[in-house]
Amino acid sequence: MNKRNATSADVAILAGVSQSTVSRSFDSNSRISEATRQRVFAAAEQLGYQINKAAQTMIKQRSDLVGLVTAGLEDPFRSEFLHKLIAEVQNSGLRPMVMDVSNRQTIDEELHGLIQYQLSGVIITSGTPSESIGKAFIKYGIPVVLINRTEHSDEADIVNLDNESAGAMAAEAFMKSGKTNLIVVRAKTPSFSSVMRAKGFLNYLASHVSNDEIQAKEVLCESGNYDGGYQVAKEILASAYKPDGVFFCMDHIACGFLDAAKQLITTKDMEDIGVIGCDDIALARFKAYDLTTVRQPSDEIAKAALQTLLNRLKHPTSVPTKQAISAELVYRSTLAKPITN
Amino acid sequence: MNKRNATSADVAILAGVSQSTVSRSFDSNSRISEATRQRVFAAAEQLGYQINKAAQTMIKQRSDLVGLVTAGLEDPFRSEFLHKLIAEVQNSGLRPMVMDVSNRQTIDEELHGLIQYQLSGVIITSGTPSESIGKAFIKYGIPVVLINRTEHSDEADIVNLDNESAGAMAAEAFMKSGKTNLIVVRAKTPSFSSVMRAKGFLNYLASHVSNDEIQAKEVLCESGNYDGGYQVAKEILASAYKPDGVFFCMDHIACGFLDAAKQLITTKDMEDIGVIGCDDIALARFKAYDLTTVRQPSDEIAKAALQTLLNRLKHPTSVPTKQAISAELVYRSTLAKPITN
DNA sequence: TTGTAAGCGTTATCAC
DNA sequence: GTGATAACGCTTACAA
Repeated sequence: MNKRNATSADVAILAGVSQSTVSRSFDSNSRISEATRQRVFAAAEQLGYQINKAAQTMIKQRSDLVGLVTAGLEDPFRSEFLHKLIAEVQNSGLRPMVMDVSNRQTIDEELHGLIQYQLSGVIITSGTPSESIGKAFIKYGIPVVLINRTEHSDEADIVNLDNESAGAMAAEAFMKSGKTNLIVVRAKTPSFSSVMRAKGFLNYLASHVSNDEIQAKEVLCESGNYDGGYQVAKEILASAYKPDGVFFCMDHIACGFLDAAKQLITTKDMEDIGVIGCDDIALARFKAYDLTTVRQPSDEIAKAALQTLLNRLKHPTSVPTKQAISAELVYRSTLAKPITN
Repeated sequence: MNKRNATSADVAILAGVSQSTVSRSFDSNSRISEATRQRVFAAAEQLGYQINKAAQTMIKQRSDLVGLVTAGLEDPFRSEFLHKLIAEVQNSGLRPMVMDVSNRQTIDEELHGLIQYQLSGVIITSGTPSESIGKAFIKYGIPVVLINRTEHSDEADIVNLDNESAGAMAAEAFMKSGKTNLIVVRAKTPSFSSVMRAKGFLNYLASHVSNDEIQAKEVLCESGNYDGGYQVAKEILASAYKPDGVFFCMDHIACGFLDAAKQLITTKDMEDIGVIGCDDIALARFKAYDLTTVRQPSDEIAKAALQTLLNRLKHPTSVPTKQAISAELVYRSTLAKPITN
């Protein structure tokens, strides 16, 4: 193969210009005569020249690399969301560097590994364990965007789903459908998103509960996934408290519940129980579930996160922002849209 | 924040040694007195020093960055596989840089974007569009590992699932269960894996077919996903050819089929039809499907891919390798394990 | 508009 | 075992 990749110096010689002229030719902001630029491009093309990002990073003090810190990719929402983030990073002309911190043992080591690459920024998504993981980056002057996390950082930008409203939307939908015995299910291990969703759900209902208009209670399942929902179904359906509306803080849990319910009770009985999920993962749209859910607009959130990061790169010293993206109720067959006039 | 991150020169001053000694202290191969090394480490710790990878890359001519080129992350197998690859890359002390080339428009641009980062290697997974995408990297002296792709490259290492055997396993399982009217389903748009699986399936059956012992035919569905399976169910179940065994080249398609079947025919009738998927995605283990499938050992494949890459980095000029990883039949409820003696 | 030259922070090659 | 010193390939004043 090649002995050595072409450098700007090689291009300069071939084009008959100085090395710095080559460099300028690839910088759209530099004013350079169109003639020489074309000559440089031709030479570059001929040699297969590509800018060496390592050298560029050294001098510019930024790599255009964005760290995407995540965990628990077996969770379909997180996985789907990561893909959206990756796409957005690419669209912004940056490069994604994924770091999965599921393995708590090696977090520190991995973290420093990331810092060494002179990241332009880091996006930390929900599910990532340590609360203070962002601090480490900020300490090294790397901008941080937190997504759906509990921290009240005054140094990092924050993008959240409006989780409380999401929960309230589910509650409102049940009320509109005339449901009276409600349950909200979340995983035993608290996560920021789930806790806030459950809180929003119960808060919305609080006044109706004190009226004795309806009943509402919270149920915790073992794990925040399909199996958790599958297991909790027995508890919910066998108990004396007969729910007619169940809100799951994650779609995935709802799907497990629905599958278990099919075996535990008749289709007829199931029809009377409204089910709402949250997130709107791909699975929720499957015919097997066709789950009514509170959609988390992950495209929007990913876009917002990147826009936030780009703004910060432009204005490094501006005041950190905090935004909440609205959820949206999507009616499917597990809770029919009530007829309105 | 910090004005500037600490450099090895800063550490050198604080530790009272030369800059090169600092550098050596962080290289486990350099022989250095334990005393000075500890002194350097202490100083480094105090200053929060981290090696600057950009500078290191310049001199070492390698970045420890591995490009993961993929496409179609909405396909659950690809998505799950990418996560495994990411984990393996991290385990190897390297950093993953994901490139999603789903958007055909920008492939070339993106590709060059990757090359600029002086990647240590690139892993190209199935589903990636252009056949010659690996060539570009090889041209720049970047080692390439191809996974489950059709190319017969003599410059890149190749790791494949033994797709033909996978298909044969499904066929064998149907034969053992006494099934006689078989179908293999794959997506209309040919992909290397699917075509080979279907081929392996039909080849295994060929002799039995010419005996008139059994019948076997291939059916194409519109798309290689859940919806494709959902749609093709009508065609399969309504036709005069009554299958008692259907092999789907991807689990995802099988799941769509199963959901549609529940609405089209009785549970009783469905019991007579054996269904086998391929890949063993997370969904296949869901109670709703509990799909018998030919497992693609994605952990093993990811491990093999990385081991291959590491070997190549050690021995850049060795002859390219080609390995096939074996599949494994996993019995679940859509085709019961036949009783053997 | 273009060329010259000074870094950016490492590692590698020599001496000592 | 340790310290000078020369690269690595780029961007960016400063000069012309």
